[in-house]
Amino acid sequence: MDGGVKKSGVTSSQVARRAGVSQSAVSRTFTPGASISPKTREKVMAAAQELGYRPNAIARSLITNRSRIIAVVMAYLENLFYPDVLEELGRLLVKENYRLLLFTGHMDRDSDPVFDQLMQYRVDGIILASTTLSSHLSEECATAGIPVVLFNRTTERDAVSSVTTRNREGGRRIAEFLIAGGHRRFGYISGVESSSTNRDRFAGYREALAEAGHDDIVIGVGNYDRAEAEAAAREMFSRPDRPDALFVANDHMAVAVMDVARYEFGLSIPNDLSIVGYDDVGPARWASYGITSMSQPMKRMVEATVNILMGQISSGEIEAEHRILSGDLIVRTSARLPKTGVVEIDGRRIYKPGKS
Amino acid sequence: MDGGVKKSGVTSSQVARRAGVSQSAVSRTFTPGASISPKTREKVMAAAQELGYRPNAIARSLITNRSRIIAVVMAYLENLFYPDVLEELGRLLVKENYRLLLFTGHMDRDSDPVFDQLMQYRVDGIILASTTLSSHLSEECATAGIPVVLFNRTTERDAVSSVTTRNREGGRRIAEFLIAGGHRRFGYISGVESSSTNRDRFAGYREALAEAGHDDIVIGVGNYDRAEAEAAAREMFSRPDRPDALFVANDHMAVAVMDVARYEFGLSIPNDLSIVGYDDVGPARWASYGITSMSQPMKRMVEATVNILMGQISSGEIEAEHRILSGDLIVRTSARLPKTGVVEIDGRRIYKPGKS
DNA sequence: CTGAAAGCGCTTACAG
DNA sequence: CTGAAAGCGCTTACAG
Repeated sequence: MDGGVKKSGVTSSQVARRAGVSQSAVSRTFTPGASISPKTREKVMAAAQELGYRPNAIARSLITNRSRIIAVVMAYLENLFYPDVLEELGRLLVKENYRLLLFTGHMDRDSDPVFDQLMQYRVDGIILASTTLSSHLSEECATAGIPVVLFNRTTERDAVSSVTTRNREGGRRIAEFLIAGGHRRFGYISGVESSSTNRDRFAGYREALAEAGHDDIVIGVGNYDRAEAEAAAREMFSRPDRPDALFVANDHMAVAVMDVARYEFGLSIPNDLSIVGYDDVGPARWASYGITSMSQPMKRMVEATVNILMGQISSGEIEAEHRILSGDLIVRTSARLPKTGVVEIDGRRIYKPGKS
Repeated sequence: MDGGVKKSGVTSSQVARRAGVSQSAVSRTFTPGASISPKTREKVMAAAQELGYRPNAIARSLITNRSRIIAVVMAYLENLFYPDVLEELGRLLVKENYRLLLFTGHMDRDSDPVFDQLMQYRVDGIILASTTLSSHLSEECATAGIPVVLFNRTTERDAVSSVTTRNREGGRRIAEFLIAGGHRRFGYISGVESSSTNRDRFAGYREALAEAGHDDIVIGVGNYDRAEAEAAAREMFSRPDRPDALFVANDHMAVAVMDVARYEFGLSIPNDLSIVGYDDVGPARWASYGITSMSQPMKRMVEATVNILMGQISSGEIEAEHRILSGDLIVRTSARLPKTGVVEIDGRRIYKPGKS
């Protein structure tokens, strides 16, 4: 099926011949830190320029056993949080002289074809965003000496490195905020129920509500998906005991839920219903939404991810590392305000209970 | 700086020894269509399984002169149109057994470092979305036998393949729609002024307006950027001759412009101002916006792109090909309706002048 | 600093 | 169908 002929490009031997030096000299010229005299280098560079030579990264990888490629697996890109992450990852990886091989879709089952491809390309590291690895696959990576970092997700056994934020505290903070705002009936629209982010956010929310004597939470399942969140919202808003305070597990869904509330049920936000989201992603900030949201410090999360990877690649030590960052509850207009605790810092309004 | 040791993985020779066959036999087992007896294959497969062998794609590339990697360059991902494209590209490329190497950022200048990397990895094809290549660089690709496809953009000289939609007709259609809607003062917020999409959309819009006797168009520059579009909108809405019909060059900006109109200027849409966008991307469909927009058939565009690439890779013929698709003017609530011409097809409302 | 040589892990004529 | 051998384009001891 591949009948075509790709011209095979200029090689180091051709450059060597042209420059009147050995092939090794050409190689050294393009290897930072290699021992080469200025004069030889100059001859080589001239010949390379004339011929349009570029070292073949594939051949280099074969020798060095380093591809300088990082695989990034993202389950989906509809949620703008992830494109933002991807762009930042690209920026940082390029700075470290690494390339980014992108896979979309999940990696849940064992012996996934996507996983096979990662291994075949001998990637130097793997970043998994919004998805996790089976314990079997992560073991295989460890055996192969390939560092893996989970982004915005963890596994129970802590066996694989991860970068997350304090989701449980975030859930608590949201509950405290809504309680302080004088709400009485609390609702939750969940993400993917088995995900660590969802479990932690909900656990914190429920705990703090329970401590304040609120044991009944109206729950809908959104699976981090717009359509499912909308369906869950419709059902929830049709109930006689419709909540007046609703925590939606991320902004991607919160935006959709807000539209359902306003345009399908005619609810006034935040008068009839307060909505709080998570991530502080683009649309949450748009004037039409103004969603009060727990932020995740995306740039610092990406930085930590690249950091862990680079550290493990250069040290060869693959020990699970867990970086846990903190966000803030960014206060906008989608939820009723408590009397105290909202402060302004650097032009952003933030909820810090105990302060006023 | 790379002190680490990556275990070098199981090789075909190791599998061969274990299976009691030659290394060639192992290779043939993993080469579809190669001549190998079922018995040998079975022995090899068993040994491979035990050892956890996976063919080294890097080594294979070196021989076959095919990396099975396609480079995708996307200038930015903030506009959800592009993440959508990326996800669809990933789906299609994986189906063709290709990998996707992602680069974000522009490729405008000659001898770009990003371009160097593409060449060093000997990618089999390049897709450029929302950015173009200098003529010098595209020549170099042609020389190297690497097919390039511009996605949603063209160059003047037609020298490099492209997939676009009829942007000029789209601009015309929008003008016709707004004229038929009885508007009197027309505005335009542009994309990147040098881009072919922007030029074509505006050219069609202006032509059709001129034909109807409307020669004055109030123009703002948005550069396909939210913040710039907002600034342009503010200036435009402050003018005494504020338009009552506004074409914003894509939905990504239209959403922002709409928020400025409603929340900063208290304009009622579409009563005070009609807004039409382009792309028919996610947020345009959200209830808070409901933007009337020229659609671009994203999936078919991606399909055409992959198609061109696969054709050129397998034939070895790199002749510029241009696929031009059509979209529809999807009618929602952000613009006043004409008396006739809006029809409903498959549950979507579309403007087809001449029909009712 | 430099060159000759070995070798990375494969594919692919070639001969049997 | 099978194996021995050459070779893809590099890096990297090794010896000078």
